[in-house]
Amino acid sequence: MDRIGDKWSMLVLLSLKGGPMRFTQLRSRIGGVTPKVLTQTLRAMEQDGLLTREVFAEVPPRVEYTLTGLGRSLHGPLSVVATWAEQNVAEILRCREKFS
Amino acid sequence: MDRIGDKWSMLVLLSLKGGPMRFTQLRSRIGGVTPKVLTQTLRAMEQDGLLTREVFAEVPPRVEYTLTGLGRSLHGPLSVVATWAEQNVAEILRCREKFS
DNA sequence: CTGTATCCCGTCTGATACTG
DNA sequence: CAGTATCAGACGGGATACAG
Repeated sequence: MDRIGDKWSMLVLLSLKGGPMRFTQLRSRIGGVTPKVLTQTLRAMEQDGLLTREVFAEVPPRVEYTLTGLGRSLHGPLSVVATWAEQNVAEILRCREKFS
Repeated sequence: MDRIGDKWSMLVLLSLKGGPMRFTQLRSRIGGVTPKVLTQTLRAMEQDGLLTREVFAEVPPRVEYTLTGLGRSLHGPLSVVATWAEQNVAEILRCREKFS
């Protein structure tokens, strides 16, 4: 939770589920994230072994981000939580209205 | 994740699994949390419908916190994530060492 | 006992501009 | 294209003291 509970890590994880992606591709897929923050997020996830960063020495430069086995293995557990959230978000919102 | 990904919510959830608890009881069980922050945490969880706060008009005052059905229903999904974390924490730590 | 009131600091996140 | 540099705001969390 400490590692993927931030604002963007989970969206990166979901975006990369379909296969490797490049920096800009990832950025537009997610939407609303600045390059600085996306870089921070990706580097942290790389350090945790959730994804790999591969640089191709080309012109123009190309960098691909790919989920590791560890990263892919997170999808199962997270989807369990996601399912719970989807099933209960309505009740939670209803509950919060009472306090407004 | 937005709601229970903070520093203390999950510990509250786990602590209350065994049944209702009072403020101070909860505080010493968790350990290291100041009254202000614990109050913030509990109020947020109450608003989300994860627990109820019941005040008893006694001397000395008594307040009990109890998990709702919604709160209890979170244990399953979270334990799935917890299991994943326990099984993979070693590999994650090993990975982080490479970058140090 | 169960909190509230203040003050404070570090971190997260973002806007904007710039670079190899 | 894929970032880095810089500045700044908002927020979570903590220390301490006080109150009903």
